Amino acid sequence: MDSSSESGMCKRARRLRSDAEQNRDRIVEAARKVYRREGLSASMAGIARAAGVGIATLFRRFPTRMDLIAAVFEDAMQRNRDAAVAARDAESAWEGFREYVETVCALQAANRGFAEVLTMNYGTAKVLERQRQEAFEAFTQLIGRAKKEGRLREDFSPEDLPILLMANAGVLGTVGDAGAMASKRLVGQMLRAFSESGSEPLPPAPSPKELFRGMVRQRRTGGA
Amino acid sequence: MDSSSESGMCKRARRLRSDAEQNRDRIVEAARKVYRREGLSASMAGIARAAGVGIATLFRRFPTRMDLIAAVFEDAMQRNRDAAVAARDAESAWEGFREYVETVCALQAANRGFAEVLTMNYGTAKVLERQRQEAFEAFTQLIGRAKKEGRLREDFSPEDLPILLMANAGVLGTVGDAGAMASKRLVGQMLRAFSESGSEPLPPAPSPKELFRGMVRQRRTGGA
DNA sequence: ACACAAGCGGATAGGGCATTCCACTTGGTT
DNA sequence: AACCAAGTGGAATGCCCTATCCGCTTGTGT
Repeated sequence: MDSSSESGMCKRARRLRSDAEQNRDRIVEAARKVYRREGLSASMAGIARAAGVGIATLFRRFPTRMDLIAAVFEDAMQRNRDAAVAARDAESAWEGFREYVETVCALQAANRGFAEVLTMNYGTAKVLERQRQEAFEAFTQLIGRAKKEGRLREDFSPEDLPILLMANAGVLGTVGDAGAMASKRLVGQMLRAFSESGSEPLPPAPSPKELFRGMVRQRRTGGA
Repeated sequence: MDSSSESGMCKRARRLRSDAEQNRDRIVEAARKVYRREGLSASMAGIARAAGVGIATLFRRFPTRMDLIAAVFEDAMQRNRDAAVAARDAESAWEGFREYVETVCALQAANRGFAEVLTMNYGTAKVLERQRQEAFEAFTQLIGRAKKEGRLREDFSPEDLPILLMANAGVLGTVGDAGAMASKRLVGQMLRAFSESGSEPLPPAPSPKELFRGMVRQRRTGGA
């Protein structure tokens, strides 16, 4: 309630009452599960239901949807940042690059919400934005190394990564079961395009049946 | 059944009353515009409003959303099919391949609804499904030619096209203004991966600012 | 000109969602 | 034990959507 200027940092002004703290955790946990499956457009009401708390409790703790998203994905974004930093310092720049790209895209495949968080610019969510920025900077340095190594094409641009992440999210969001397979295939193709030699191995393509069957169940468009 | 063989159009048992026909056209036109901008999840109510007809009129003419989508995109899908056939018969298979891929992806960029129609399997919409099938078959034949030419990699799979279309739709759906640019970049990278030589030229990458600014305005996730 | 089926659009039912409000409970401090 | 601010859940509000119903209007064949 009082937005008294506390400590500048975005910490919780007063410590929550123990039961409230517990509820908060339940909400975040429930949201984590729901977002993973349904993506970020999951309804607040549904999350409250899944958490077993009243809707008011959710809104009191997380006034905007972004507050909740930030709370849920802060640690995943941190892990992403750490992965980027580790890749930057990897022995072989190209191997670090390849593995980082594959890892991030696999994380997207495993978590629909995370896939969307990665391809979203939330000016409001300072934490997430900083983490993204840090990951991006580490990645940019990695690019320099990999080009010097002669394994990454000179015309690769840092922006190719977010583009790939958006593309990957698109594939994953469209195709259902075979999503991971289609995603791997896409990433394989892209890595080929990025590599100087172009000799990267390619994961197998999904069968037409898998692919097209997955395409059926679109989100809300499936009216009768 | 009815002896009225009338025009080539197979459907509509009885001819519509003239004013109804006009309304139908207005609806389809309005839907075309709305779908282009908003994608297939646009609301029926909104389309009726845009068309200046009552909701009931829309539902009477197009009982399900798919009926409307099919009516709107039938000709675009036909043009797509024709493009695929033309590519199949092109002098240079690789050039046909490249141009077809670029064309389809550019159409996606110009029309959000079409981007979604292309990456959707509507078992119910026979017309669209048949057109997709025909395009796909022509494309598959084209692949054979291009591989024989030695310009397309042997491990390219027909399923790589739908995957690319989904990926492209993902990029376009995420980024706003710079969508066309990011899309071109993606397609350029993919064509590189597809080509045996890997020497395809690459369109310029969008600037970080363009890219990230576009990422802001997500659909319904923009709460406060 | 007239009858009437075809067509029309507003009203309405029914549902989901975000968000606010409020009367009631409860943890923690004294 | 008693107090009360912090916390709670559910009801209420308001919006938008899909889908159907129904009394009125209009094109068209005779």
